[in-house]
Amino acid sequence: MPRTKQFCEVETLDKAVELFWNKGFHATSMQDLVTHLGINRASLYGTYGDKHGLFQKAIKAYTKTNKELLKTLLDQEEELVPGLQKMFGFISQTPEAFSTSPGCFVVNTAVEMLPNEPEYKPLLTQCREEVLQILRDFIARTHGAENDLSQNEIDRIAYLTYAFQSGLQVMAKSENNPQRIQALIDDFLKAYR
Amino acid sequence: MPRTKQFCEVETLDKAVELFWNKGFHATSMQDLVTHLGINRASLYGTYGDKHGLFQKAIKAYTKTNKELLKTLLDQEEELVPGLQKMFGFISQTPEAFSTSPGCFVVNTAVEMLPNEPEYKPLLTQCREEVLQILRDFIARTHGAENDLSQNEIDRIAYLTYAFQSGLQVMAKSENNPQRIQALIDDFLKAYR
DNA sequence: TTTGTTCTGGAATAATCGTTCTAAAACAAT
DNA sequence: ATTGTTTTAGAACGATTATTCCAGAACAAA
Repeated sequence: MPRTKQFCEVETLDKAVELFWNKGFHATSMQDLVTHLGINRASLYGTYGDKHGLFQKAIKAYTKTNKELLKTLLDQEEELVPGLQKMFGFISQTPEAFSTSPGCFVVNTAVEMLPNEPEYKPLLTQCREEVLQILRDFIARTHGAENDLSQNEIDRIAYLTYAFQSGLQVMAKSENNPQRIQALIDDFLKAYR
Repeated sequence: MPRTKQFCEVETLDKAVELFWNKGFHATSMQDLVTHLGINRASLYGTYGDKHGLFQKAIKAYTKTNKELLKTLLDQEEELVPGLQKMFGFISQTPEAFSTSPGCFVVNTAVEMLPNEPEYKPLLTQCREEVLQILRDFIARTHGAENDLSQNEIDRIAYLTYAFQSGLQVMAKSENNPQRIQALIDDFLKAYR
């Protein structure tokens, strides 16, 4: 009976991710979304709910693809430091893009929404933990047995790595000199040599 | 001839800092400011200009007091690691406040405004560099001569420290467990022992 | 062909946005 | 006391905000 949807729910959500990722929640208007998503206003509300609902779906979609990318990347690596280098390189490897990069959507949202809109905290915490788990698995596989690390030690290395990655994303936004970012990555990784 | 200002320009600006720092640029309305600053709307525009003008004055005022606080704190310290511990401790030392803390105003603004409003980049870069200079001076004094570090090595240590501090601020926003933040600080500082 | 749902474009809503303005009161200097 | 500026409170501005609603066309299944 029902008329089928004339747009791909996933593809259209990806466009919302793009917009929110670049401009943040508050600076993105529903009119922006209607314009860029290419679907009708009513379809937007009907499919994704209100602005906060759409935004949260966008964060989840971003984290899903981000996790898949990260997992694919790290699964190819057998050694800790080269793997982390590749991961951090996502930012600095494209020199013309690194200073105009929107950074990490989850980091951006944590900074924008916390602590003033605490209802976002559980979602953001969960996104962080999911990425942390991938990092833990990678560290355990490449560095854990070899160096006889406890689970707690692995946890802490993963957490430190994630924290550095967060700082790196922030620095890259206001830093014009790509070499400074590359030196930063090198200096951080020195601790693991 | 002129009637004198009925409010303290500096004190009132501090209230604007407080508001912008907690809520960010976009989520703070002029009405919020009129209400919290306790001065008339016309006085607000007449004294500080429009919203962007006021916001930039707020960032400068924040950085000024922040630099003074940091300098006072580090001038009392004669050793590198204890000094950095004290600096990082500003976040984790108050356990009930750390998760509801607004973080660093400059970091928050860089994440909120870049790369989409690039006119903020010079100001944010300058604020970062001013704090970096204090860090460089501290590192040179406590660790430079002793370990025969070159200026470039000092620069890189300062930059890494600032980047970690940025990541720390972000992590503290979405992390409920203060112990995890303390462990993070400890792990970072291990590299300097 | 009928029925049910979703589509489309756009109007309508009520609220809020940043900003400007009006008009009168307050105050400091001449 | 006059003059000049800033104060105050609040109205007014046009634009934009998020959201809802409408009417009709499009399409898929019964």
